[in-house]
Amino acid sequence: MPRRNTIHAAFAEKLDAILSALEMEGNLPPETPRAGVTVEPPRDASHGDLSTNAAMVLAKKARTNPRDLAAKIIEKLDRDADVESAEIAGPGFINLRLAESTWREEVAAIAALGDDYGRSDMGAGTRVNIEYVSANPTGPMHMGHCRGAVVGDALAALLEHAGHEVIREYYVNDAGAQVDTLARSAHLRYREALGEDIGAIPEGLYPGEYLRPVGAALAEELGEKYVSAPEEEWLPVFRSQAVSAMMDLIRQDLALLGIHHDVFASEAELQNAGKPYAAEQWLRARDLVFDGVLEAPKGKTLDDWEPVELPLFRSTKFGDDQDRPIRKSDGKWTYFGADLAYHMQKAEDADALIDIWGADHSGTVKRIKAAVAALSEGEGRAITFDVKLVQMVNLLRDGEPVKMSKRSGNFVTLAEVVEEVGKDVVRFTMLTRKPEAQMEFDFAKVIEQSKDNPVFYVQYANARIHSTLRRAAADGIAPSHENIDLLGTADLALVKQAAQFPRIVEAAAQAREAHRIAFYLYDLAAAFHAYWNAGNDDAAKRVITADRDLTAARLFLVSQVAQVIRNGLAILGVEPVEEM
RNA sequence: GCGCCCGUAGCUCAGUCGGAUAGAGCACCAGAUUCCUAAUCUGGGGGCCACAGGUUCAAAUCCUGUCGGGCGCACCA
Repeated sequence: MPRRNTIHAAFAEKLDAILSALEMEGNLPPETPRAGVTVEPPRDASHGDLSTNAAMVLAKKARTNPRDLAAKIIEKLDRDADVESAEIAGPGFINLRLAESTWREEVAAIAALGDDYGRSDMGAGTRVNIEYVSANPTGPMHMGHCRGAVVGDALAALLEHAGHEVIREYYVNDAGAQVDTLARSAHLRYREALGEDIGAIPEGLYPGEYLRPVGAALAEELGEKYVSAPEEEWLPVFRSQAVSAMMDLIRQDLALLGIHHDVFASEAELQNAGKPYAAEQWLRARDLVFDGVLEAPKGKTLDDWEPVELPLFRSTKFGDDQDRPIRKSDGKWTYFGADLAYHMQKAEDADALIDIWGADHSGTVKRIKAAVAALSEGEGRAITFDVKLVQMVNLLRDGEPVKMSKRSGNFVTLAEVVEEVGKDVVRFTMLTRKPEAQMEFDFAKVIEQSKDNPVFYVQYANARIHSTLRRAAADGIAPSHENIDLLGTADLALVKQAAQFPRIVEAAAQAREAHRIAFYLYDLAAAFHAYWNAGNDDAAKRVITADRDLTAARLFLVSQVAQVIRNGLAILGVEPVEEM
């Protein structure tokens, strides 16, 4: 697969070579550390195409002042054919303007790379396991799960584009008390399906209608065998059937969003395979698990609290506030005990782990990070581990909060929302805010067809380009790179925006923030709309002009802009629209 | 009481491993349509980057503290 360095990366290399040359010449001490030296586009475009802070960062080490050092660097940069001008600015920045030919070549590069433009080999050789969604298998997905699902899925795609090998994983919590509750709820629906009047669903069981078909299927398969049998006889059967049915529901819901996991890891299987026990032994051997008694929780009073000796993981050794029990007094594994083993299992097959969690789990981040740190230390192998907390989404309809009550089973399901506004709108909207900030999701606003709505703004840019291509094709004009030299300053300004894409992908992957792609696409769309609009005042600035050669070159240019939009949307999992 | 996240224009939010005069949209004001999609665009006003210290060539960004909002603090999941 073709990979190409960004223009910025290419210049970072050139600068590096220049600094080495300066060391050879004695203008810099040998092997001067270059941490902190950056080559970036300046915020203010009037400062040029690229800017470096090298002179300011290194001046002290060179025993000179930034401006003198900058002059020496500029002297060498000026010899580069790709550099049109290099000048000192402000406290010692070096601002570069690149030759127009460099930007013309970039348009051709986008065309040559096509769907691969923006891909990078940055993460080559790194296997990343990203666990997201992991909703409990007790019902269909609701909007509370949606943001984490989209954020995780987009991050997975982003990391792939940046060259990582990615495992998309879902942890199925099929071993706790709530799947027993699910089984009991299913049993009730099973009796109902066999004609029994079950009345109101008792408190503590799941009241949702979605369990009716599960009960009906169980009735059909099992007959009346378990109607009055003791619970211990039917519970395992109903549990496994109900969980399986719920996971089918969840997979359907995820498919509506275009999400498909590689691995569904079962907590029950993990426990049956003895993984938590093995983890406990491993930790005990390192004195990281001991039998101890926890203090009573502070800040709130618990009537039924009493001290008990439990096997505790020394998470305080790795920054947690208190040690955490891995087993309960009844001998069963705590959620954490199993989760700890689960992370060890994931780490067997990956260099880096990422968990996407809801913000309501923020309290458990430290202990699981402690567990992975212990594993990393014990194995003498660096395991990168990130927990991304996704904040709540407040649903609004015309500005009014949508009421939800989980207890009554009256929640807004993901399927309903996707049906109402569409997959692409849901996905893009979820990525128009950084995940750790709360967001509002207003049904009216997200489908609004105006520039307030980033989804449409970006889609519209792409549709406009395709509309233009169609129209030109009808006149017998096709995009062509033949006359790319005809592209002028205004055309190349658009190229510069499009050429940021590979760099944005790398930076977003490094920061593990997929939302940057969404914001970038908005900026690119804005640049395109502005470019387009210039044609309203001046016919010579239109894409389709009287000059067929120029038209072909501009069609080539805008079709590459469309290519970049398409590539960016692909990371977000949004389908590009060619006609609106 | 403790932990985590957040605090940037009237509103909703960006802000690149610390960089130049802090940006965008909405709203507000003034304009643009013989037009390739006006589902749009151009220009303008609007800021103590919550507050107070600190770190350094340079702080919205890093550190400490205070205030405000959210989430969480069981052997639950």
